Amino acid sequence: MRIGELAERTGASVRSLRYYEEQGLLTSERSTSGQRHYPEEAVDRVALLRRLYGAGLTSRVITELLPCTYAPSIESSDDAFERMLTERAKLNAHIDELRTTLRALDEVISMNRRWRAENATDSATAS
Amino acid sequence: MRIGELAERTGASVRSLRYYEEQGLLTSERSTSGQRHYPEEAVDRVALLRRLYGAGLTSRVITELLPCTYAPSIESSDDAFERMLTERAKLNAHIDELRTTLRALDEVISMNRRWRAENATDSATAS
DNA sequence: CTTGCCTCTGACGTCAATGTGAGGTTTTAG
DNA sequence: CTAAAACCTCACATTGACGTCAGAGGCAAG
Repeated sequence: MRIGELAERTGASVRSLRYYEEQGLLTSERSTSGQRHYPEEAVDRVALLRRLYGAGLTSRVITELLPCTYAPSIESSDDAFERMLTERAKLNAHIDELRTTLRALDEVISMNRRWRAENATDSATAS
Repeated sequence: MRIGELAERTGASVRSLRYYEEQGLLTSERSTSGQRHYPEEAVDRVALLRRLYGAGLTSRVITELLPCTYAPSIESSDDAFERMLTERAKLNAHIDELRTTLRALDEVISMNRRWRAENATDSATAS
């Protein structure tokens, strides 16, 4: 498929797809005229990329993690494997952080809820 | 306390603290000479701000959410309350997304682990 | 062949949070 | 009193993942 279709099917913009390729995260075959063509799997690939981006991973980090899923090699594997575990741990920690934030937000919300209850005897009564 | 101490105690840079103030997220008393002075609570305040920033909320959104915790008013409250619930929901959804990403990453990791197991008969054997 | 849509490369624009530096004042330590 | 350290206000620079525009070519349909 061509880039437009891939964009439509993944929800990524055409610009983004070219950017991913530029970052070495996505490959494409080129037609003689230079147009990019992608296989079906590219859809999943892009989905994974978007997930990782969404998780706050940067292009550079993803670049260091994912090459091995395409062309595993002993050399790349050792480093990448370590990085993966590191990134997994970081992501896990981040999720915990977010849960803490969620609790903090809940607290703010319930503070506000209490305040509203106290002052809601009649909204027109407010100065 | 002055801005330097607040920075040190919160882990935020002096620049960031001034930025938070500029965004209306943090207030300070000024000495006659114009220097900022903060009360103890500012530490918690900044901690909360950093949490929300860390959760991906933007200044604008935080601005819309938090004023009511300082100076609650009927008018601000209604809107802000809605936004809070919305943001809470978004954060929750984001956490779910991240958990999915974590699973995806786990999958990549275990793929890699299997690959390593297969090809680890002897690392020197590799071409 | 031409009209219309898709694609190409390349380069500059954007946005948000923060870094950084200039140029000047204030506070603190000796 | 004086020098260092901290602070002040601009204001421009940076980074990352894109948006967007320009100028040019590719490709199916009428």
